[in-house]
Amino acid sequence: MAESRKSLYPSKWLSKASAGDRVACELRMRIISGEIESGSILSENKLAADFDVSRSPIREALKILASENIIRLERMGAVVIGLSEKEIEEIYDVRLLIESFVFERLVRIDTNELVMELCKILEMMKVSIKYKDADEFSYQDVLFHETIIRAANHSYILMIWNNLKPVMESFILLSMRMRLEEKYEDFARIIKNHELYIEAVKTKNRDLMIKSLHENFDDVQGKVEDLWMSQQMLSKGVIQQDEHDEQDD
Amino acid sequence: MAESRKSLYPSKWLSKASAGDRVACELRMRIISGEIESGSILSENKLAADFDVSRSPIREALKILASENIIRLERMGAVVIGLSEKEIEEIYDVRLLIESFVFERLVRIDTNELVMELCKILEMMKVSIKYKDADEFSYQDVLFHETIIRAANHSYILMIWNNLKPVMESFILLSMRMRLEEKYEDFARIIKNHELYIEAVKTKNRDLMIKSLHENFDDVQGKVEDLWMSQQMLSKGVIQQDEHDEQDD
DNA sequence: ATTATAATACTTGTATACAAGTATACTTGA
DNA sequence: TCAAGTATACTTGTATACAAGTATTATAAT
Repeated sequence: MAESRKSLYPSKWLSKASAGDRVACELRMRIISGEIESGSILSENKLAADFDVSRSPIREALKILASENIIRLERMGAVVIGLSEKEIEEIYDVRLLIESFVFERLVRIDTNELVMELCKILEMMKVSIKYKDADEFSYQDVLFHETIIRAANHSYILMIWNNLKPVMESFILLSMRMRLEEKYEDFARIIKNHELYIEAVKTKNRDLMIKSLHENFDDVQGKVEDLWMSQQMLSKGVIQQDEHDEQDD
Repeated sequence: MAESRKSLYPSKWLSKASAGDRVACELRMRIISGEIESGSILSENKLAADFDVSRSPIREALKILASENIIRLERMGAVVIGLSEKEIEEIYDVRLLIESFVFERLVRIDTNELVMELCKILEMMKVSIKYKDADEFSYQDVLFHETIIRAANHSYILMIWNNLKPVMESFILLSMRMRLEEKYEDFARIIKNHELYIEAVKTKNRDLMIKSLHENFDDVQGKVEDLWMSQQMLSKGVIQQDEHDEQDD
């Protein structure tokens, strides 16, 4: 049975990616969206048939997903872990941890250039909302935080970010798409929080940074939980609904 | 040219490992010891010939090392990054970060069982020193910290640890072997610091924990720097000296 | 001598083949 | 009916083959 459904992951982000990366991105989205349920067992051969590629890229994809902690490689097949509320909280723990660490570094260096860059990204985010482009908005949102983290120039913190990023990205992508449909007014608050964040970086105000970060997370975490769960419930229905407008990437 | 030198990585730790893992461990040791210099370019084909395996496990190994940030995968060949002082400091930054985070979690739960486990490991460490087994000591040292981190039951913090662990392990392994030769008295201090750490966990004394952790790191970091550099200089000579007592794993 | 072009040698990514091991199902014997 | 053993089907890890792309080198023309 070959693959011919609409992909969850934005295909234009995969322009230069290998088959392994594509498979990883798509599987990640399906796992995080809940389409592939926690506890399911993925078989290399079956996946190879489904995605219509050989086992090599599948193996690569599974290794990637295992390092991201959303699947577990066992003797027989890969067990899906997925993202429960606990994992989502944990991811935000880590983000808080590393962004706080980074901020401590930033207060000691010149951040003018960084602030400029962040403002640019914020503008992009605003435009994305204006044109209701959830994917682009997500991209810029992730880029915003990555830009801050890169500014600290700390390769091992960046390593942690790189490990976390794909899962974060998928989660944000799904949650932003959902908000666009159901909670459009949320975007204003997200923008506001990012403005506060920039202000904190500019004035090197530690408390303000923590505040904006927390509010941003509480927003994404606490308030969205219910929506998220409903989204997970919905996802299967949504996918099935999309099933007939088949369109390969 | 097939491989036939004494391996830097303890072969008994590889009992059930795949060829890819073996290659990764061995390459990691050579990179961290400085035998393979930063900036070198590794070729899949050449490595496959050197290690006398096919490209598949080599590819796997390179992916692993790239995710650990000690090599960089580029269009043509893998560029060795290695561990300079900066990277070593960064690793300890991250350890401090995650172990502090973990400690905050530990003060809220019952740590009796953990303390027991840590005492056991500490005893093991003492025995290892007594019999001058640097490799076993390193193993237990790494296990000590991993045990603490696991106790926090935080999958994403554990993920970070798992990413960091191989490089840490290699570094500790090399530095403990060196101490055994040149700085035997250091071990007493390391044991002392670990005792303090256990005490901190037992009494949930935040300051004591930070103190012991810092002293442990300053020890490994500051004081060892010069030794480390001399070790890096030495490594090539040492390897060559070992070259003639060939012994496959 | 210098530049443009072509040939070569290496690179990555993917497909496929195979060996060794492990779980599942199917016998066969009591 | 149930236990033990065997066969089968699936698993992972590794080797090998190949296509497409990229750098390097050699050659040829000016």
